Amino acid sequence: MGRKSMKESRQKEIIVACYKLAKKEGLENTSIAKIAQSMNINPSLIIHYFQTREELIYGLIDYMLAKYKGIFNVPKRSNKSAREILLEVIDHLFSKKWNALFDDSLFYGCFALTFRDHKIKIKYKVVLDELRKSLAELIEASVKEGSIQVAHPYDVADTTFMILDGAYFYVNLLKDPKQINEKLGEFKPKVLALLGICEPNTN
Amino acid sequence: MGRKSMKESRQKEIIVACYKLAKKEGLENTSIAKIAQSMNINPSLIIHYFQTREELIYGLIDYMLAKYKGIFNVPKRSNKSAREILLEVIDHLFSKKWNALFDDSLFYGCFALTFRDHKIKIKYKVVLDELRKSLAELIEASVKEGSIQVAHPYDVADTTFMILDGAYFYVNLLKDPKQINEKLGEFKPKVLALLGICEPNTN
DNA sequence: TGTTTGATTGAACGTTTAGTTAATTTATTT
DNA sequence: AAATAAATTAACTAAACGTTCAATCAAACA
Repeated sequence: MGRKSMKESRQKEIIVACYKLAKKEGLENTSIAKIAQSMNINPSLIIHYFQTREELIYGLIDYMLAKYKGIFNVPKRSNKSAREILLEVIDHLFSKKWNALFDDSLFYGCFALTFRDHKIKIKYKVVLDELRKSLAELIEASVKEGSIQVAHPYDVADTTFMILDGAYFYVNLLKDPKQINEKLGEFKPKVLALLGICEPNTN
Repeated sequence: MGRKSMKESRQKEIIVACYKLAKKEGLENTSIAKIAQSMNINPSLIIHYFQTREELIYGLIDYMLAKYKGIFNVPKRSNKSAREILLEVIDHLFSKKWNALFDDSLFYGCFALTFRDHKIKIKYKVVLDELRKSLAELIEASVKEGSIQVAHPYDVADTTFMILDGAYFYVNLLKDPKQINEKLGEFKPKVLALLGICEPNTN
């Protein structure tokens, strides 16, 4: 008896509002009061669903990292070869397409928290490792298929993400989207070389 | 006439105190009042030397980035060959030795600000480019010396820092110093390979 | 010595912060 | 219709925030 709980859905709504605000104004300028204002609800309601601000931030990070994992998801058609899928994924990783979907500012803002919050550090570590593993599995599938030859798939996946993370780190400091794409384009061939592929079609 | 200005030296003292505090507590928890408290001075004095908190942060970033540039400075003896110096620098870059000197937490914390503050973005960009240029010049010197063969020194320097930045990004999520050194050790040979060097002495 | 100028302080400003508590509204069940 | 439990709000607190202002103190020079 009594009223039905809206906890999960309401928490999600609050996190989404928090995400939007933090993306625009920065994490340090995103207060409970401001989130409440943007939703036209009472600040106390946010405290009601997340007991503390800290808990809300954890929720925000989970939400953000889930989005981040999405950089790996490319529409897969079952009739495609493993190699085709692999190349599509790499193409996707080195494009700024998913930039609209995902916000780097928040990603780095929360990353800074990993140094003082062990829970957050683990969250990041888990996601980064998952991504490496996913890519490694994609490489393995291509190897089994016989379409590429790679001795240590996980190593290649690891190196790929090192280059990728390093490249995006730098590229975020460029203002011109054209420059960004150029720079990213420079590094894609280096990753393909790791896979023993010498440029497919550069267009 | 009148009293001598202590502006420069006092500003420096305040920035150093700010740096220490931000390193320990995080940038978002570093207030003017707390800095003043740590120095046993009045908060107003900090405002006196930096008109606003924003100005203080700019000072902090300049100071921090100057330290960051220090990762490149390895004691150079004039009797060493260009190749020897180059290898020492790379060794230094891939060691965590300079971690005591420099704090990553603050580096990433301030990096997050680049997304909303163009001045800060430029500060970072300039330093990253300077480091790439310095490494490129070191490579060029070795090429001229005839001790290594590299077609495009700047490209190699650029790629080196991509790998380095990507590696440190990941490595910061590891807790065990041993693991950190292992991981970094994995990537040093890859950079040396770019220089056409196949492991000098791994010990 | 008196004047000038910067160093430094202390008190107060209004605003914002995260969080508490108590009351009220709303939906659901018996 | 009464009971119940969760949703939501209103009012509030205490602390912290960056900043302002006026006053005082200390050094340098005329």
